[in-house]
Amino acid sequence: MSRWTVTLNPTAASLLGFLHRGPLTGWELQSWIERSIGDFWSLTRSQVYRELKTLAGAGLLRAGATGKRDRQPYSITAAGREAFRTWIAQPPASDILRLPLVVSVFFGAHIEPDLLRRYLQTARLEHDAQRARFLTLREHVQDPFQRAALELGIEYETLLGRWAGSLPWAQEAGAPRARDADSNRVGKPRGRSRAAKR
Amino acid sequence: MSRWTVTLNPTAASLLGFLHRGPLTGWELQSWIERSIGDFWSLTRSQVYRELKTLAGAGLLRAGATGKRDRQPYSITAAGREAFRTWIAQPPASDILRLPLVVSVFFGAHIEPDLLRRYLQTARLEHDAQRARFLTLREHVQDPFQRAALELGIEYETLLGRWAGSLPWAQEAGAPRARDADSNRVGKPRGRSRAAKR
DNA sequence: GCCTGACAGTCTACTTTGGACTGTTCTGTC
DNA sequence: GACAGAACAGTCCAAAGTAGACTGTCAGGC
Repeated sequence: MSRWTVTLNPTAASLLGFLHRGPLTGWELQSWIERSIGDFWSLTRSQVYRELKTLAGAGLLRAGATGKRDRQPYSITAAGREAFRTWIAQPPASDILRLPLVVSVFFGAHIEPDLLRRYLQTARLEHDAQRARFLTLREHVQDPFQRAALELGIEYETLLGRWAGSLPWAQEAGAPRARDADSNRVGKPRGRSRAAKR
Repeated sequence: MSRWTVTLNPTAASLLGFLHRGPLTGWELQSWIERSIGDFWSLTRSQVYRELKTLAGAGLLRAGATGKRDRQPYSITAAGREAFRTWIAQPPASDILRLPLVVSVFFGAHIEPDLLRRYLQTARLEHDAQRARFLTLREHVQDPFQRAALELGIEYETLLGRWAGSLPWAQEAGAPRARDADSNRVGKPRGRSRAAKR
């Protein structure tokens, strides 16, 4: 309750925001955020847990008693609320986007047509799926602000899905083709981080 | 020219891509990228220069003679081309988006209406401006792949601009108001990183 | 009773950001 | 032609963020 300065990073600040509605564990926070504004506010588990500890250390959160599987709920303190209000009043920082698929298209001349098509199709499916999820979610969101964010999510997914699916390189080549059996999976493609032998 | 493994990070890999069209300095790369796919592929100067050094050390780039203001051009080597081809063939990694403005809206209930309106209006102007820049750029882009990326940029800016501008909280309150004089600047608002006194 | 998968959190290496800092050259303007 | 800005070119570092491997716990199905 003294008067020192807390430097809130954006992730920490957004956690404070989510904790306004009641105590949550790191796990819950992470999955909550991922389903609501995860589209526009990516963060990782490690980051969440780290910030929770820092925030608790700074007195902006209070850690509750650990439950079943080391579940550790955190609740926001008065100081936390105030810190959040101060943070949210600042002008928003600039956007960060990293869409590797756009890089793939940009350098499309360097990719096997087959591969590019598959990546585009996968992206289309994923954006469509996410769009569907958002449409469902919309039924249950009352808060007009959250709804507005959700609307953007829906339109964003629509745009990206349409874009990926309607590019000429996304279209099936003239003749039908077999093979490709295994590699059409839709699961989140984590990849292209490493490797480049020579 | 031996056979060890190079691990390319996405930034480094995209630099290799850009260097296919000829030698460029870090500065040129940075500004080139910012103007072309910067919208979907954010990176910073420090990162660019660091990766250039690493790539040169790994033999994927060759540093040219330094020119006027320590200008140091880099050109891609055969090994670099091959590394790029290998990288670009991997399935694209997952997207990263961080749009602080969406967080502002999501937590809109916690912001002064006046502030929120100003932030939304500023965003609208910025997206419109970027859209205009892209429209101009489109005239000069021949490559169909780059054009496709650009089209997405245009539609993205259209979407975001429209969204920010048409939200109810973006509208002028009923009565006209003076004040607000200084704070309507359009320059990129870097902010809301630090501060939260108590 | 024990297997499997979802849950919960930890840890670490690496990547990326933001911005301060040092110089250099160019472009006026007087 | 001197000199003040502005744009150029690159360096550096701390802080923020990501990816994914790792440990362990509990619930339900067989």
